[in-house]
Amino acid sequence: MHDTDLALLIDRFMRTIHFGLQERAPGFDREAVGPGGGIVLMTLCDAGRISLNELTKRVARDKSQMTRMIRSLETKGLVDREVSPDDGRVTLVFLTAKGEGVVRELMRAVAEVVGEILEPISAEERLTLQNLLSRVV
Amino acid sequence: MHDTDLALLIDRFMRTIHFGLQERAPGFDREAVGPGGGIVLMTLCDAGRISLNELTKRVARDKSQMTRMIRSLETKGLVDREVSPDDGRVTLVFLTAKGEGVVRELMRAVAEVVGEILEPISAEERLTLQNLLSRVV
DNA sequence: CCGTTAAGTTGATAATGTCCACTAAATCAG
DNA sequence: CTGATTTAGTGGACATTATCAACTTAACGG
Repeated sequence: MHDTDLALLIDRFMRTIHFGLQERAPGFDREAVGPGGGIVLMTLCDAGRISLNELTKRVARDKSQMTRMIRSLETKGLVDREVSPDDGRVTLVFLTAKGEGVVRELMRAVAEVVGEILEPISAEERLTLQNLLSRVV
Repeated sequence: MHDTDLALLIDRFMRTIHFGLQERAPGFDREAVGPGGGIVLMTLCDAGRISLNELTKRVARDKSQMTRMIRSLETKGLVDREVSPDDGRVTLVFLTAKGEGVVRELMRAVAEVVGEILEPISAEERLTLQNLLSRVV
C-alpha cells in the first residue's frame, strides 16, 4: 500500500461522515448550517473565543471564505464577534448561547455517525487512530 | 477526546494534503485536473476498468457529478469509456495512456506531500494508520 | 409483454473554493 | 515622530464542486 492510498482513504472517510450526517441528522441542518458551518461551530466550541485569523488557520480555509461564513453564522444568531481590545485589527469570534445549543446537538449527531463508522475497530484502536491523526496535523 | 474531534482531524488532514499539493505540485495541474479529477484518476489507476456506477461508489460522490467529471477527463484525453458488452446500461471507464502518465506524476506528488505530512510519525505507525483507515471505510 | 428497477445523463441551483485588490490598524526603520 | 511595511479582515469576481429532481434507455421478472 502506498502513501497515495492514504489520501484516498482520508477523502473517503470524510465523505462517509458527510453522507452519514446528511441522512441521519437532518436536525443538524435545522439552522441551515452547512457542513462548512458545522466545522466552524465545532472548532469554536473547542477553541472558545479566538480571532478570525486563528480560526481560519485551524480549519485550513481561505480568509475571505471565513469572513463570509462567520457573517452567515452571525446573521443566524449562532456566533458573535467583537473587536479585540488589544489589537484593533483582530476580531474575536465566539459562540452565542443559541450557537452552543446547536453545536451540542451537532456534536451528538457527529459522535453518533463517527461511532458507527468506527464500529469495525476496537475502542483501543480508536484511541490509536485519534492519537496518530492528532500528531500529524 | 471525543469522536467529534476525529471528524475535525480528518477534515484538517484532507485540507492539509490539498494545500500541500497546490503549492508543491503545480505540475499535477498541468492538464487542468482539479482535486476532484485527481481523486478519480487515482481511483481508476487502482481499480482498472470499472463501471461509472462502481467508480461513483468508490469515491463517494454523486452520480451526476461523476458523469460530468468523466466527460471533462475524457475531453482532456485522460480517460476513455465504452459500453459494457454484458450490460447495455453500464459504461466502463478506464485510463488512456496519456491518463496513466498524468496519474503517475500525480501519485508521485501526492506520495511526496503525504510523506511530509506523516513525518512526525514512524514508518510502523504509518502502517497502523493505513490499516485502521482501510478497515473503517 | 408490461411494470419495475438500475445506470447514466441533463438541468437548475446552492455551497465552497480561489485569487486579487483594497482598507485600516499595528509595527518597524530611520 | 514619520513614512514604509506588515498584518487582519473585507469584498468582488469567478471556477469548481455538491445536491436534488426529472428523464432516457436497458435489463429483469412476473
